[in-house]
Amino acid sequence: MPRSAPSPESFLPLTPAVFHLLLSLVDGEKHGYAIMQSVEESTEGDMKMGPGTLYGTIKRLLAAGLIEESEERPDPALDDERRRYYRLTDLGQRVLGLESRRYQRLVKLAQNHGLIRAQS
Amino acid sequence: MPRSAPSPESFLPLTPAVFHLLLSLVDGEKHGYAIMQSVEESTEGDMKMGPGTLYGTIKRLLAAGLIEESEERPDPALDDERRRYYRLTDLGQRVLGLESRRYQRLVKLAQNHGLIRAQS
DNA sequence: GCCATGTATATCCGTAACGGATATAAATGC
DNA sequence: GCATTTATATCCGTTACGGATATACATGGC
Repeated sequence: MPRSAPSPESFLPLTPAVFHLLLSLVDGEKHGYAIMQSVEESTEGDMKMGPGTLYGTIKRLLAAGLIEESEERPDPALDDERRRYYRLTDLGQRVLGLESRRYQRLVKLAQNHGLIRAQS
Repeated sequence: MPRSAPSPESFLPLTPAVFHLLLSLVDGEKHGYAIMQSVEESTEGDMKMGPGTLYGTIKRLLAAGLIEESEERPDPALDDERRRYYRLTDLGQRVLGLESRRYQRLVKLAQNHGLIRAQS
Protein backbone atom coordinates (compact mmCIF):
# COMPACT_ATOMS: atom_id res chain seq x y z
CA MET A 1 0.00 0.00 0.00
CA PRO A 2 1.19 3.50 -0.77
CA ARG A 3 1.70 5.40 2.43
CA SER A 4 -0.66 8.33 2.42
CA ALA A 5 0.89 11.70 1.60
CA PRO A 6 1.79 13.76 4.64
CA SER A 7 -0.48 16.72 5.17
CA PRO A 8 0.99 20.16 4.39
CA GLU A 9 0.30 21.18 7.99
CA SER A 10 2.62 18.50 9.32
CA PHE A 11 5.63 20.40 7.96
CA LEU A 12 4.93 23.48 10.04
CA PRO A 13 6.60 25.44 11.47
CA LEU A 14 9.42 25.65 8.93
CA THR A 15 12.95 26.52 9.93
CA PRO A 16 14.13 29.90 8.60
CA ALA A 17 16.46 28.18 6.10
CA VAL A 18 13.64 26.10 4.65
CA PHE A 19 11.22 29.00 4.48
CA HIS A 20 13.67 31.22 2.64
CA LEU A 21 14.65 28.51 0.23
CA LEU A 22 11.04 27.75 -0.69
CA LEU A 23 10.21 31.45 -0.95
CA SER A 24 13.08 32.00 -3.37
CA LEU A 25 11.52 29.47 -5.75
CA VAL A 26 8.07 31.00 -5.75
CA ASP A 27 8.42 32.85 -9.01
CA GLY A 28 10.01 30.08 -10.98
CA GLU A 29 12.79 27.55 -10.97
CA LYS A 30 16.31 28.37 -9.91
CA HIS A 31 19.60 26.56 -9.55
CA GLY A 32 21.34 26.26 -6.18
CA TYR A 33 23.77 29.10 -6.48
CA ALA A 34 21.01 31.43 -7.67
CA ILE A 35 18.91 30.49 -4.64
CA MET A 36 21.78 31.49 -2.38
CA GLN A 37 22.10 34.88 -4.06
CA SER A 38 18.36 35.41 -4.20
CA VAL A 39 17.93 34.82 -0.49
CA GLU A 40 20.64 37.27 0.41
CA GLU A 41 19.37 39.87 -2.03
CA SER A 42 15.68 39.68 -1.20
CA THR A 43 16.37 40.00 2.53
CA GLU A 44 18.82 42.84 2.01
CA GLY A 45 21.65 40.86 3.49
CA ASP A 46 20.20 39.79 6.79
CA MET A 47 19.83 36.18 5.71
CA LYS A 48 22.96 34.57 4.28
CA MET A 49 22.92 30.92 3.30
CA GLY A 50 26.25 29.14 3.00
CA PRO A 51 26.81 26.04 0.86
CA GLY A 52 26.46 23.65 3.77
CA THR A 53 22.96 24.85 4.60
CA LEU A 54 22.03 25.30 0.94
CA TYR A 55 22.80 21.86 -0.41
CA GLY A 56 21.88 20.09 2.79
CA THR A 57 18.48 21.76 2.77
CA ILE A 58 17.97 21.05 -0.94
CA LYS A 59 18.60 17.37 -0.32
CA ARG A 60 16.10 17.26 2.53
CA LEU A 61 13.45 19.18 0.60
CA LEU A 62 13.81 16.83 -2.38
CA ALA A 63 13.38 13.84 -0.09
CA ALA A 64 10.34 15.45 1.53
CA GLY A 65 8.78 16.18 -1.86
CA LEU A 66 8.56 19.95 -1.38
CA ILE A 67 10.83 20.68 -4.35
CA GLU A 68 11.83 18.70 -7.42
CA GLU A 69 14.56 18.86 -9.97
CA SER A 70 13.65 20.24 -13.36
CA GLU A 71 14.96 18.68 -16.55
CA GLU A 72 14.24 21.73 -18.64
CA ARG A 73 17.31 23.62 -19.73
CA PRO A 74 17.32 27.25 -20.71
CA ASP A 75 18.68 28.54 -24.00
CA PRO A 76 21.98 26.64 -24.39
CA ALA A 77 23.77 29.88 -25.12
CA LEU A 78 22.91 31.13 -21.63
CA ASP A 79 23.17 27.83 -19.84
CA ASP A 80 25.88 26.50 -17.60
CA GLU A 81 26.10 22.71 -17.78
CA ARG A 82 26.95 22.44 -14.11
CA ARG A 83 23.69 23.93 -12.94
CA ARG A 84 20.88 21.91 -11.48
CA TYR A 85 17.48 23.58 -11.48
CA TYR A 86 14.80 23.15 -8.83
CA ARG A 87 11.16 24.10 -8.60
CA LEU A 88 8.39 23.93 -6.02
CA THR A 89 6.07 20.95 -6.11
CA ASP A 90 2.35 21.46 -5.51
CA LEU A 91 2.94 20.29 -1.96
CA GLY A 92 5.82 22.73 -1.55
CA GLN A 93 3.67 25.57 -2.81
CA ARG A 94 0.93 24.69 -0.35
CA VAL A 95 3.32 24.42 2.58
CA LEU A 96 4.83 27.79 1.70
CA GLY A 97 1.38 29.35 1.56
CA LEU A 98 0.45 27.93 4.94
CA GLU A 99 3.67 29.11 6.53
CA SER A 100 3.23 32.57 5.04
CA ARG A 101 -0.23 32.81 6.56
CA ARG A 102 1.17 31.65 9.88
CA TYR A 103 3.75 34.45 9.69
CA GLN A 104 0.98 36.89 8.88
CA ARG A 105 -0.89 35.96 12.03
CA LEU A 106 2.29 36.34 14.08
CA VAL A 107 2.90 39.79 12.62
CA LYS A 108 -0.62 40.73 13.61
CA LEU A 109 0.05 39.48 17.13
CA ALA A 110 3.27 41.47 17.29
CA GLN A 111 1.38 44.56 16.12
CA ASN A 112 -1.29 44.10 18.77
CA HIS A 113 1.44 44.07 21.39
CA GLY A 114 3.05 47.23 20.09
CA LEU A 115 6.23 45.55 18.91
CA ILE A 116 5.83 46.89 15.38
CA ARG A 117 3.61 49.35 13.59
CA ALA A 118 1.16 48.36 10.90
CA GLN A 119 2.20 49.03 7.31
CA SER A 120 5.79 50.05 8.01
CA MET B 1 38.26 43.38 29.65
CA PRO B 2 34.53 42.82 29.48
CA ARG B 3 33.60 41.31 26.19
CA SER B 4 31.35 43.72 24.39
CA ALA B 5 27.67 42.88 24.35
CA PRO B 6 26.54 41.02 21.23
CA SER B 7 24.43 43.10 18.89
CA PRO B 8 20.71 42.29 18.74
CA GLU B 9 21.10 41.61 15.02
CA SER B 10 23.53 38.77 15.65
CA PHE B 11 20.70 36.67 17.12
CA LEU B 12 18.67 36.73 13.92
CA PRO B 13 17.00 34.79 12.49
CA LEU B 14 15.38 33.17 15.52
CA THR B 15 14.19 29.61 15.51
CA PRO B 16 10.40 29.26 15.76
CA ALA B 17 10.68 27.96 19.33
CA VAL B 18 12.72 30.96 20.46
CA PHE B 19 10.49 33.46 18.70
CA HIS B 20 7.33 32.06 20.25
CA LEU B 21 8.84 31.90 23.69
CA LEU B 22 9.99 35.53 23.58
CA LEU B 23 6.66 36.64 22.13
CA SER B 24 4.77 34.97 24.95
CA LEU B 25 6.64 37.14 27.46
CA VAL B 26 5.95 40.42 25.72
CA ASP B 27 3.11 41.48 27.96
CA GLY B 28 4.68 40.57 31.24
CA GLU B 29 6.46 37.85 33.11
CA LYS B 30 5.32 34.26 33.07
CA HIS B 31 6.42 30.97 34.53
CA GLY B 32 7.44 28.05 32.32
CA TYR B 33 4.22 26.14 32.29
CA ALA B 34 2.24 29.30 31.53
CA ILE B 35 4.53 29.99 28.58
CA MET B 36 3.76 26.56 27.18
CA GLN B 37 0.02 27.14 27.47
CA SER B 38 0.25 30.67 26.15
CA VAL B 39 2.11 29.59 23.01
CA GLU B 40 -0.42 26.93 22.21
CA GLU B 41 -3.35 29.22 22.91
CA SER B 42 -2.13 32.28 21.04
CA THR B 43 -1.35 30.24 17.91
CA GLU B 44 -4.66 28.39 18.11
CA GLY B 45 -2.95 25.08 18.52
CA ASP B 46 -0.56 25.05 15.61
CA MET B 47 2.48 25.56 17.79
CA LYS B 48 2.84 23.11 20.65
CA MET B 49 5.89 23.26 22.87
CA GLY B 50 6.75 20.19 24.93
CA PRO B 51 8.79 20.29 28.13
CA GLY B 52 12.04 19.34 26.39
CA THR B 53 11.91 22.31 24.07
CA LEU B 54 10.50 24.61 26.73
CA TYR B 55 13.06 24.17 29.47
CA GLY B 56 15.96 23.68 27.07
CA THR B 57 15.10 26.92 25.32
CA ILE B 58 14.65 28.77 28.62
CA LYS B 59 18.11 27.69 29.70
CA ARG B 60 19.66 28.89 26.45
CA LEU B 61 17.82 32.21 26.52
CA LEU B 62 18.93 32.85 30.09
CA ALA B 63 22.54 32.16 29.11
CA ALA B 64 22.21 34.45 26.09
CA GLY B 65 20.75 37.23 28.23
CA LEU B 66 17.47 37.51 26.31
CA ILE B 67 15.36 36.62 29.34
CA GLU B 68 15.98 36.73 33.08
CA GLU B 69 14.42 35.22 36.12
CA SER B 70 12.24 37.46 38.22
CA GLU B 71 12.38 37.38 42.00
CA GLU B 72 9.02 39.03 42.43
CA ARG B 73 6.32 36.77 43.66
CA PRO B 74 2.62 37.39 43.14
CA ASP B 75 0.09 37.47 45.96
CA PRO B 76 1.02 34.44 48.10
CA ALA B 77 -2.57 33.33 48.08
CA LEU B 78 -2.41 32.84 44.33
CA ASP B 79 1.17 31.70 44.11
CA ASP B 80 2.55 28.24 43.59
CA GLU B 81 5.95 27.83 45.25
CA ARG B 82 7.25 25.65 42.45
CA ARG B 83 6.90 28.31 39.80
CA ARG B 84 9.84 30.20 38.35
CA TYR B 85 8.99 33.44 36.62
CA TYR B 86 10.80 34.86 33.60
CA ARG B 87 10.74 38.20 31.83
CA LEU B 88 12.32 39.73 28.75
CA THR B 89 15.52 41.70 29.20
CA ASP B 90 16.01 44.93 27.25
CA LEU B 91 18.12 42.95 24.82
CA GLY B 92 15.42 40.32 24.49
CA GLN B 93 12.83 42.97 23.80
CA ARG B 94 15.00 44.50 21.09
CA VAL B 95 15.71 41.15 19.46
CA LEU B 96 12.02 40.33 19.44
CA GLY B 97 11.24 43.67 17.83
CA LEU B 98 13.83 43.13 15.13
CA GLU B 99 12.62 39.65 14.37
CA SER B 100 9.02 40.85 14.22
CA ARG B 101 10.01 43.47 11.67
CA ARG B 102 11.87 40.84 9.70
CA TYR B 103 8.71 38.73 9.66
CA GLN B 104 6.75 41.76 8.52
CA ARG B 105 9.04 42.22 5.52
CA LEU B 106 8.71 38.54 4.66
CA VAL B 107 4.93 38.75 4.81
CA LYS B 108 5.09 41.68 2.44
CA LEU B 109 7.29 39.64 0.09
CA ALA B 110 4.85 36.75 0.25
CA GLN B 111 1.99 39.13 -0.55
CA ASN B 112 3.84 40.55 -3.52
CA HIS B 113 4.18 37.05 -4.88
CA GLY B 114 0.50 36.26 -4.41
CA LEU B 115 1.03 33.67 -1.73
CA ILE B 116 -1.27 35.47 0.68
CA ARG B 117 -3.69 38.36 0.57
CA ALA B 118 -3.17 41.57 2.46
CA GLN B 119 -5.18 41.98 5.66
CA SER B 120 -6.69 38.52 5.73
C1' DG C 1 -8.91 10.99 53.62
C1' DC C 2 -8.20 9.21 49.08
C1' DC C 3 -7.32 9.33 44.35
C1' DA C 4 -7.23 10.93 39.69
C1' DT C 5 -5.97 14.68 37.13
C1' DG C 6 -3.67 18.84 36.40
C1' DT C 7 0.17 21.83 37.37
C1' DA C 8 5.08 22.53 37.42
C1' DT C 9 9.94 21.83 36.73
C1' DA C 10 13.76 19.27 35.04
C1' DT C 11 16.83 16.04 32.70
C1' DC C 12 18.07 12.44 29.34
C1' DC C 13 19.30 11.28 24.97
C1' DG C 14 18.49 10.05 20.12
C1' DT C 15 17.73 12.58 15.98
C1' DA C 16 17.68 16.38 12.86
C1' DA C 17 19.45 20.65 11.29
C1' DC C 18 22.72 24.01 10.88
C1' DG C 19 26.89 26.04 8.93
C1' DG C 20 31.90 26.87 8.35
C1' DA C 21 35.67 24.57 6.11
C1' DT C 22 37.20 22.19 2.44
C1' DA C 23 37.41 20.22 -2.28
C1' DT C 24 36.79 20.31 -7.13
C1' DA C 25 36.25 22.23 -11.50
C1' DA C 26 34.14 24.91 -15.17
C1' DA C 27 33.06 29.76 -16.66
C1' DT C 28 34.20 34.52 -16.94
C1' DG C 29 36.77 38.78 -17.25
C1' DC C 30 40.82 41.19 -18.09
C1' DG D 1 47.13 32.96 -19.23
C1' DC D 2 45.45 33.82 -14.76
C1' DA D 3 42.67 35.44 -10.94
C1' DT D 4 38.08 35.57 -9.65
C1' DT D 5 33.49 34.16 -9.80
C1' DT D 6 30.26 30.62 -10.48
C1' DA D 7 28.64 26.15 -9.22
C1' DT D 8 28.03 21.87 -6.80
C1' DA D 9 29.04 18.77 -3.14
C1' DT D 10 30.58 16.60 1.16
C1' DC D 11 32.53 16.45 5.84
C1' DC D 12 31.84 16.90 10.47
C1' DG D 13 31.64 19.45 14.86
C1' DT D 14 28.11 21.95 17.26
C1' DT D 15 23.56 23.27 18.37
C1' DA D 16 18.67 22.65 18.73
C1' DC D 17 14.76 20.07 18.88
C1' DG D 18 11.40 17.14 21.18
C1' DG D 19 9.41 12.82 23.01
C1' DA D 20 10.01 10.05 27.07
C1' DT D 21 10.70 9.87 31.65
C1' DA D 22 10.94 11.32 36.55
C1' DT D 23 9.45 13.82 40.50
C1' DA D 24 6.31 16.09 43.36
C1' DC D 25 2.95 19.51 44.83
C1' DA D 26 -1.92 21.31 43.97
C1' DT D 27 -6.70 20.78 43.12
C1' DG D 28 -11.31 18.99 42.93
C1' DG D 29 -14.55 15.49 43.63
C1' DC D 30 -16.70 12.16 46.45
